[in-house]
Amino acid sequence: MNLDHLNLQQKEAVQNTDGPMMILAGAGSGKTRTLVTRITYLLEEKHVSPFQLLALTFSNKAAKEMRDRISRTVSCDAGALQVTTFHSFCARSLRNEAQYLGLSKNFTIYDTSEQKAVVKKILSRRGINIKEVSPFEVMYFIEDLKNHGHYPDRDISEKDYEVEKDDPFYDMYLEYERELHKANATDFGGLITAVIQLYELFPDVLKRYQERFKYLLVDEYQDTNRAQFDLVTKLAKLNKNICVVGDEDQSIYSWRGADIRNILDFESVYKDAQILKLEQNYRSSKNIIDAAGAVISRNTQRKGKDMWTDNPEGESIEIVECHNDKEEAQFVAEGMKELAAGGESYDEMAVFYRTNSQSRLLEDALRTANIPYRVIGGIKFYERKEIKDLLAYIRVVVNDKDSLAISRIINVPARGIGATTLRKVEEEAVKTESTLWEVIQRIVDNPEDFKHIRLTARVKSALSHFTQIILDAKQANENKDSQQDIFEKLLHESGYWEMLRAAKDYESEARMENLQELGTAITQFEEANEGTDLGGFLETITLDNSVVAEDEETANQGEVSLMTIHGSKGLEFHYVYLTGTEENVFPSYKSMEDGDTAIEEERRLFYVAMTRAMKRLYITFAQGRMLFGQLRFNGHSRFIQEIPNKYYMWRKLGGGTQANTSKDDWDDFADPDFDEGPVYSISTAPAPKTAFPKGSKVVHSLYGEGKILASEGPSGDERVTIMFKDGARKKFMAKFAPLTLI
DNA sequence: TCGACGATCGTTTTT
DNA sequence: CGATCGTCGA
Repeated sequence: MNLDHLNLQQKEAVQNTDGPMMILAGAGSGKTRTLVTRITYLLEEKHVSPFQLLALTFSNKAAKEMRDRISRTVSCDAGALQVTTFHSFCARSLRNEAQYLGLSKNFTIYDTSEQKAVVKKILSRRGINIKEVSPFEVMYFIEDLKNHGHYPDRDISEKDYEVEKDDPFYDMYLEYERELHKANATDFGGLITAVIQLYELFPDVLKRYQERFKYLLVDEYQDTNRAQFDLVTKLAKLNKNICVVGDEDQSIYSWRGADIRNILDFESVYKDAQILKLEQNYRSSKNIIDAAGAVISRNTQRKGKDMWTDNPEGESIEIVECHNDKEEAQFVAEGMKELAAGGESYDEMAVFYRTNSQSRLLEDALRTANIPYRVIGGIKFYERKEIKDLLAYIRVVVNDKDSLAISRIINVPARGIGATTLRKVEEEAVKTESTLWEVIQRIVDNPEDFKHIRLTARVKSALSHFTQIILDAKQANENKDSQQDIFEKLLHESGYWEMLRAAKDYESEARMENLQELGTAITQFEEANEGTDLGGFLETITLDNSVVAEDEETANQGEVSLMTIHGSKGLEFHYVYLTGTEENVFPSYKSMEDGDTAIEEERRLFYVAMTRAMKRLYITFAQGRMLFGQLRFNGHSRFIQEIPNKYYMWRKLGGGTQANTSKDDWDDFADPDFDEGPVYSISTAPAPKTAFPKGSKVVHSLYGEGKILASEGPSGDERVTIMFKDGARKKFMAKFAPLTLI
């Protein structure tokens, strides 16, 4: 097999197929090329069966890219090859092994908003006002447990995390898990932990998987959480052929559970691991690589790589100081116009920002300048109300235990089953330990048994109508009718379509279009996946929203791309504008409150942004910016400071004149070589952590003794949430409240 | 049951 | 500033 297209390290990464290996692949180092070649090598040179290979990634985007490139490279049949995300691998395993964990294989996967609904229900059941405890706090608590691989009753004596089982939230977690189980449902995190549970409780099942997958590969390793690490470690235990690929400098999802220890500790877990570094960059100019390298070298939480390149030195980075945010947007638009006039294509240009809300002004400026653009990210198709409603209908058809879905659509469109009726039915369900669906059916079949809950004839007939809609669709689904037909049937028989049509307003029309698009997506899915049913469609749509998202292939025809830096990971552009590089914006004010670890993550984000640029990089900031309805003067980002000034040109805009094209102004207050760290520190003081840390006990002169549940905001100005002995939860501004630590 | 009004509070987002 | 959420009144 010809490996001439690879450099030395890449070849090693391909040929050392056995035993544990970690590849630290820097930005633009030909990572995917290497991985694909490695897989090809395993199949064609080592004659490993595609059936024995498992490649896991974090995102669908990466899985898809790898799959596409493998199918173009590998000559033998790669059909049995599993290149997939952690979540869909787990979902598939769980459907196959559902009986072990008391699920049935048509289980539903709850997304964030459904999780929130469950949490809200639990809170209200306990009489806790959501102003005292935000559902998100509880969700975060639950998520955190799952990110660490926790499940109820797990033996954690040998695990590297701790669980406070007397935390009031833990009890809510248990209730949450019971609630999901009753609904034959799980959530994203639960997919992973359920498989861990499966492996831990049923060693023979684990053994089956271990024996099957002789070679494991994990891409986007820096984004994996502890649970995923646990999962892979278990799978790899028998054959030890595990190859992980990642870049600790591009780890930007730690706030979502990604654990950098997975990289930093790999060697201590796998003592004989080979560590390879891919340090040659094929993407960017030397100037950009060196500048980015200087910035990231300030991080302490890293293995350390020295990226280098054979590419030409290229142009200086341009740092552009704008008067305000509007001028910044205008500068971007004008610059792009000029580039285009010079023959450059718009799809080689991108604008990055830290937060989605910053796209507004940029969009305005581009629109005014008649520059075609597309915004990546933003509002998701599948989060739209009408889509969620119809999906809820489908969910009930697939899994009638999904009471959450029933209560969502039982009165949408309004059919006279109001809140009171729903409450009565729910109470009845709790009393008889049944699901909502069972109770509703019983009411419809034997109304005389339900005299005690006093339903009017009208309500009863409405319930009967509702069950008929669902039963018809269930029947059709069992008959293997086409999914498209079932969808159409639900859409019309439920009265949903008619409701929108009757409304005759602009918004309803848009909703109707979206529903048609959903119909198209179902048809497409059906054509692409023979032999699946509606359940298959539901799973795909929850685990991979890109099914219906704009068809990205066709979309990018000479348009400028706008996205958050998070959204830019894995992409590259000739011309990059990195905007809003101001303190409090980037790094975000939130990260500035959270201390060094958070700042290091922001720095990685800055590094990711820089290394997307191939030819030219503009870094812009505004002296003044409208933020939260107020004009703020934040000063430029500390990260600008961290770029040695030989790599950039400083430009100050103002009154339309380009007053200064040299870096002289800058030199007045910046150290020329930045050898000794930042010269002036804009940072908040080295974060003396809050005087009221989570978990500490306090006395309030009015309410008595309590425990700190949360503390947010900078020290001296923090707001604390306290749970008092009598069970009350209250929030205070710490500096005003009569609090004493004990 | 819906809509009007006011209070609140502001990252990043993938699965 | 502006989106979102909850409350309250008709």
